[in-house]
Amino acid sequence: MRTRFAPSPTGYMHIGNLRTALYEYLIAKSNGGKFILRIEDTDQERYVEGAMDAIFNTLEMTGIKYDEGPYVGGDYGPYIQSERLHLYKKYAQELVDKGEAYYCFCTKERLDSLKKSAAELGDALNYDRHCFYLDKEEVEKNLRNNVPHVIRQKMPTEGTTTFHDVVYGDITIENKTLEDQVLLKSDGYPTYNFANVVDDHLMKITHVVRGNEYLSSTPKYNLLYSAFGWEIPTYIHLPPVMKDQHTKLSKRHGDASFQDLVERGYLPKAILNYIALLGWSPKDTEEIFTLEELEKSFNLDGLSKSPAIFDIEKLTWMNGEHIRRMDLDEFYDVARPYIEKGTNSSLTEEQMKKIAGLIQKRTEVLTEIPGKISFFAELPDYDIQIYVHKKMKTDLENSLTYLKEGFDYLKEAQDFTSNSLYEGIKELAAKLGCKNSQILWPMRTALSGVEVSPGGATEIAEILGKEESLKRMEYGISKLGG
RNA sequence: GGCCCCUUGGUCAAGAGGUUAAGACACCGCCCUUUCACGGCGGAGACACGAGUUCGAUUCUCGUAGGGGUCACCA
Repeated sequence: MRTRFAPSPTGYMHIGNLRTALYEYLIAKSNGGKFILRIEDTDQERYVEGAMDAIFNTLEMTGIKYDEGPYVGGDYGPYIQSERLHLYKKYAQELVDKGEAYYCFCTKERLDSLKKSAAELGDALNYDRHCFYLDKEEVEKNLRNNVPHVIRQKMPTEGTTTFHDVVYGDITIENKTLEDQVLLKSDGYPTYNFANVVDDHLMKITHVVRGNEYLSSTPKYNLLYSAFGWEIPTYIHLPPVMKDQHTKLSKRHGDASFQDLVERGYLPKAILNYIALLGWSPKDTEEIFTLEELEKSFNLDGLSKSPAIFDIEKLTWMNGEHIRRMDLDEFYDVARPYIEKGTNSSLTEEQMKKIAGLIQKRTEVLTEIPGKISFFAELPDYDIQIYVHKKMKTDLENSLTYLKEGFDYLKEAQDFTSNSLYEGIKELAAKLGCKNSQILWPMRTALSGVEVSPGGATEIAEILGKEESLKRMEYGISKLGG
């Protein structure tokens, strides 16, 4: 089994594209097959500098490895279409010789006017097949004079064409709705319609996987395969990934690309996991998968045929899920830049690692880290009203009292670790006859200066260290008028 | 507009004639708890509509409606 991902380098890699690549990869890999990358750069006008690198980088970051493709090579190269021009020319000529295609010298003006009148008449077809009726001498004369021309495929005018698609089943269309499509453009480049057939055949692609926008042109490709006498591949068309009920997710509408999501704090593996589930569902109810696990579980009949809306909230949850499943070192590796950013790189390695431990279960997207932990580096200016907490049974008055008690305790504490401090404070509360929270809440507040913090009073104290903790406690006491 | 395709809670989705119509996100409540998270338990919430086939349709058929795609020298 051989599948291919055939993007055109016209911009950045968007989510729908990436999902197609993923499925193509998974379909091949779950069957022990090969996954091929082919660049479809046959539109010179839409070519975007750097777009090819975006494709390579994205595949690299996600771990989707191709067995054959640009740079890595393979037995069926080159894998960039602009380097295969001679092939398309040769095969187009073959079709002309067989009478399956013909030269067309029509000008753009003539084509435009045909299109206009067809639109007015409500005709399905635009082209009137004018050049098909040119006699041989005239064609040759035009060719000799270098009159610009294209090569068109001659479509049958009656009958129907049926093809089978793995997800959509049998689809039949009437041949008379098919236009004599252009195979070779006047600039010598093939159209997608032609190049994909030639290349898929030459590269021995067994399963053609692509978006379902190609569903309606697939009969044309089959006609091409038959004209050549080539074997028709298995088709697997995929429903689109939507932004909402009405519009597809696309870079054009400013929707997030893979790269954008990574910059927003999403892990490549979580993105991959999430999009795998947009249009495919596993046999059981497990939803968290690594790429390797997907390779094992993937199966064709889990593919669905209706569009799926991209839900950033679920991706966010899933990202958190992947974060929680990392071991601390792995998490620290990805979180460290964000911790440094939030603390201006003012903390020690040891402190940062402890912070990582505190925030791992509280992080869904990496970019939320800096804001959550900046108080470790610098005590923010805070309103003393946050000492008042109904559920903790604290008010301004008892906060001051217990803060002083807490301060005295911390000052004498020998073992400045969270557990030890926590035990000590519990004893203190028992001795004072108050609730644990009546000491801990004011302490947490004084130590952090924020209403909500990752970690409680003693965890923060441990990271801050004795000196800084006492300083902050003192400041809190003075703020409360003590 | 012609042709093709799609339609289960707000979202992702399982189910393919007889089910209390799974599960997940989000939402709500409770529990756990040194705040917040995490975790645990529970709740609310769906078969687009109309015919037909059938003892019985979410499931099959046909219509209707809604949505999408496609009709390029773009892919």
